[in-house]
Amino acid sequence: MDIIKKTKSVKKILNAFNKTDAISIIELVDKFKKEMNKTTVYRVLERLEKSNILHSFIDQKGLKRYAKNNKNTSSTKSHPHFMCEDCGESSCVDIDIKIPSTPQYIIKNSEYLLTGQCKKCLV
Amino acid sequence: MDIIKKTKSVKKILNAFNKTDAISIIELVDKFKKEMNKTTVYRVLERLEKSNILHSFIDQKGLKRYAKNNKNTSSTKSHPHFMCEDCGESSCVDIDIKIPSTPQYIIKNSEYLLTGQCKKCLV
DNA sequence: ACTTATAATGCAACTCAATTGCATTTAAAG
DNA sequence: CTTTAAATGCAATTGAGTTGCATTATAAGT
Repeated sequence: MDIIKKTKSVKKILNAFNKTDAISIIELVDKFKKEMNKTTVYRVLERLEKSNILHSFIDQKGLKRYAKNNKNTSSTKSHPHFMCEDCGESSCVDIDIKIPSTPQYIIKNSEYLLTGQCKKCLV
Repeated sequence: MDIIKKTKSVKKILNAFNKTDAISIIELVDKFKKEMNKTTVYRVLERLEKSNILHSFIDQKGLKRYAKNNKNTSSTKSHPHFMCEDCGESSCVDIDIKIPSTPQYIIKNSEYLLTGQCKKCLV
């Protein structure tokens, strides 16, 4: 048995990540409000994260967002997330960040959030 | 007239930042629950941020935290925030972060969250 | 293909941080 | 003092996220 059942909900939600990079849960709940319960959206995303298919982070507004993991190892590595202040679209930034080292702390995880304007909104 | 009135609430809340670095709103609401309304806490913090005395960020749990600005200019600059997974205490990390530049985005703001263990919790 | 165990879903109720409206109080300018 | 705009308290509300439980659907084994 697989770690995750390929239900209709799973397929639909996974499919949404083909168009957009990082999506907030609320966007997904709204997008699929006629097709599935919001609890299902939350739980499918949880499972997809546990299965290492998606990763999540909290954006500057405190909303949880998910994005696909790349197949190569670098996906697990620390990379920044960008959100456009104008159109609201967010995405993973393909840069490896070297976690700063300090004598004061042992750093285990990091989350780097960037905001500004994306190309599309700079006309 | 000053940009902010020095009320009892303002003084008490500001005083809390002498002991701890970065404090979540809920901690402050709880700390002052017998002395002021939670709405007051929220609004005092808002004013202190607008007055450039405090700055805020959203931590990994999605909770809003505030910390004092330093008097020198570097305070406004981008610096990481650290939170200890064990004791929950969080603080500003005194490192200047050079914001990564990409051709894809114009980056205007950044927020870098680090988690791990602090010295006190590493016995 | 059929049965069965268990994973997944729907629904309603709930938690908890944060916000809002409005009446009342208080700080500080004149 | 007096005045007035800023600040506060209180109650109700919003909105994201969670939980319990009954029902349904997936996929493994026969």
